[in-house]
Amino acid sequence: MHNEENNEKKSTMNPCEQLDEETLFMVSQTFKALSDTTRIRILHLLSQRECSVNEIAEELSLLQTTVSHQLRFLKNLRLVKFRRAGTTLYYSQDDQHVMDLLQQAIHHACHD
Amino acid sequence: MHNEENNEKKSTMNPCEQLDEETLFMVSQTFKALSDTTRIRILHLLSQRECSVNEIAEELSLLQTTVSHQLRFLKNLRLVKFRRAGTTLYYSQDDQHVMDLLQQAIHHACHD
DNA sequence: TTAATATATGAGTATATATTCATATTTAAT
DNA sequence: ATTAAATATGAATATATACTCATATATTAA
Repeated sequence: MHNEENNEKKSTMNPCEQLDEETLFMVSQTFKALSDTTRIRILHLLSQRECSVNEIAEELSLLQTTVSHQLRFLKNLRLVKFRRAGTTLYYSQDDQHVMDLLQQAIHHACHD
Repeated sequence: MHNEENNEKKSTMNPCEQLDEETLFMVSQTFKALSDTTRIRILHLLSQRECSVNEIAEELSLLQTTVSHQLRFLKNLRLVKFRRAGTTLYYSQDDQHVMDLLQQAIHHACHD
């Protein structure tokens, strides 16, 4: 039996075994962002290309204000960023790691 | 510029570029499971070891009925399974892929 | 069969969330 | 300065969700 060694090695490789309050909250927030179909569609679109608010609304058949509200949500979590061009704001992804999580889940869902 | 080649390669590697209704729903459900702090704590515990309902409740300082309700949620999504031993039900993880998503998010949150 | 233990279930309540409508803000053009 | 276009914001509403209490079910032992 090598329990102590194993535990030691495991905790070296994965120092997140005990979930502190802060980590727990961050993780839940991240997944909450990915748990709504509207936000998933927006993020999935932004994973393919930069879009203005109106472009997102048209492409996904959503109201502009719905898109704006969700973009604010995603922006607060720093999952998206934007650049301004005149009165138009172009949004794009800003967290490759979270986009990877989304892509993995989509891939998994597609193949089951 | 190799855009066409890149696109072709990307769509070969990732055949899930357009999200159908069913995939979208599955993905949102999966992330919804991971978006609640109570469920995260339960899944995180079950990623380490098999536990009875009461063990989970004690370990996480939750009411038994709260744990039962959340386990039902997770069982419906086939994220956990259980075996019976007398009157005791031992729950364990049942979807390694989703556990990987959780572990990645925890790791990411811990290191930012 | 009765009692004890472990777990599940249903109803009620409180909170969170997504969407919509109305309107405000910002930028650029005339 | 006005106007138009793009986006953001706040309030209201409807729905979803998590938790708790009371109670039901299931398994085992006496």
